Amino acid sequence: MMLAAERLAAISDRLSTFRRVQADELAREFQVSEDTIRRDLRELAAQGHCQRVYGGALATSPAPSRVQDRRGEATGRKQALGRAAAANLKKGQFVFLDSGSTNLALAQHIPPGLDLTIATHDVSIAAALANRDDMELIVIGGTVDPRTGSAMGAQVLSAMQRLRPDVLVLGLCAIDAHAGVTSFQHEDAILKSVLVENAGQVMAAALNEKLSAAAPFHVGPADVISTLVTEATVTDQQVASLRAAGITITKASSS
Amino acid sequence: MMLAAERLAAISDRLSTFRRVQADELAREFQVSEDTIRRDLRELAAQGHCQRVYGGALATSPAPSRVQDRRGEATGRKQALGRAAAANLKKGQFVFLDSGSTNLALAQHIPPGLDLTIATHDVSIAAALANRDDMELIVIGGTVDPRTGSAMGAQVLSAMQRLRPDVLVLGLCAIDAHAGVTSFQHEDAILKSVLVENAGQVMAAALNEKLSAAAPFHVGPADVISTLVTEATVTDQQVASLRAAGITITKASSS
DNA sequence: CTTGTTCTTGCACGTTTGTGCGTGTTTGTG
DNA sequence: CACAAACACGCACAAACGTGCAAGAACAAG
Repeated sequence: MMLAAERLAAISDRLSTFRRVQADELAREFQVSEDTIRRDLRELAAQGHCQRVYGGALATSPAPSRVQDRRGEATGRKQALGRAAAANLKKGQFVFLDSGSTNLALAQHIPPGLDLTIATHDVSIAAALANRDDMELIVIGGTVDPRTGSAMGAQVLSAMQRLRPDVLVLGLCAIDAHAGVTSFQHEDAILKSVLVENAGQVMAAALNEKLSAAAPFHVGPADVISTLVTEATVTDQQVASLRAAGITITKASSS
Repeated sequence: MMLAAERLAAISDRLSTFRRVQADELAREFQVSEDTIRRDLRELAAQGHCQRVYGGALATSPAPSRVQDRRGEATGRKQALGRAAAANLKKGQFVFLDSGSTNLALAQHIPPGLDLTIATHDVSIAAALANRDDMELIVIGGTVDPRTGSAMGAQVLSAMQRLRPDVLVLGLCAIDAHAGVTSFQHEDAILKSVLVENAGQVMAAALNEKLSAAAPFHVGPADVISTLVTEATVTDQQVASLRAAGITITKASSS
């Protein structure tokens, strides 16, 4: 017997390769009724993964190329985290998405119709959102660092200084109540600190292993983050120490 | 079986390349009655994508379909074209990749170790090259147009004016020996003409249906293109007329 | 183990949508 | 005007759809 979540993932997979699915075909293939398939498609459409049409559904996101590479690592966990973090975005906001695969997951889970303005210097995130016509997308140009897949350099810094987003979604390398927010790259740390300065509210999402961890380059104290989304499996101890530092913690649902 | 929404997208696709469709042809091609086709055309006309005329429909001026829709059609042909075009790049060159799905295919076929510097304003192309460490990638930032999936606007134009690439790979909407190079969007045409001015050599790759075709907005005379890569199945007549205009034609291998 | 809750699934029902066909009208052409 | 092609409109039918409901599985608490 196949789990419902597996079936959902399988349909999503077919969508990203074939760009279209048909309800009756899927029903035959997975040995369930068409009603169940339609429910699945409704679910996927609500998440923005596809567009429902009479007889089936069509894929919406046109750039699954790069994503598949990273699927090996902790995709399931990052998807859950991204979905939970995306739920915090509110209609009409100006949001800056910092680089990182967790933020890519977030971008893929932004529900339709929120009418956001999104800025980013991560090219994969930009590609994932490029065809959404329910938002305005601003990409920060510059020389792309192959390690992070995002534009970096003086040009980027200068462009960032001109932006004052309502919400900054920071890509976290490591966070610790005492060491604060830290990064593995010097320039990345500089960019992040500039972003933090200009942003209204700072949100971040972090896998368990990034909590109570530290990297060589300092971005700022832990409380630059106003809202932190963690996995459902985070320990009470970690939550407590970060709460004590003044951060609001939201757990992702355990699904 | 083809979904109704797919058929609608396919018709929209044909409209944006051929600028005209004929009801009876479409009925035969999609194996439906002419009534159904007429209903589809009525639908597209209501959305402003085309103008109905006796016998079929004509495309309305600035109505290029979104890249997302375009992807399905001619991928195999575009891959072959992209591979052939990529073979023309030489070690150490500074290359500008204009937007478009054909250029995306080219980007995916750039052989390793060429040590190129690549600039682009297309986010999908940027994403495809973001993790290559055998080249320098410069992305032009700005507001992303969901129809083309690339950054556009004054910021982009200004950044482009500062670049003087050795090779410009132009994304072609339509080229004709007499009408020259034309585009479906006004701003796109302006950007292209600026790119052409600053580039050393201009290369382009085009599917058969883009040859001897014209769009509303003028980019420049046909001979701004120095090298044109065509499909293996191109007619001798088309080759001759473009050669006469002073363009070097290279056919992709028929594989 | 039993009970209660929640979630998933399939089925029945009425509704909506897409399609083809027949009829009558309009359009283009000689 | 005559005539054929293209068209609009209404009708009928099947397929796809949404919704409410009940049966069953999974799970937590007692």
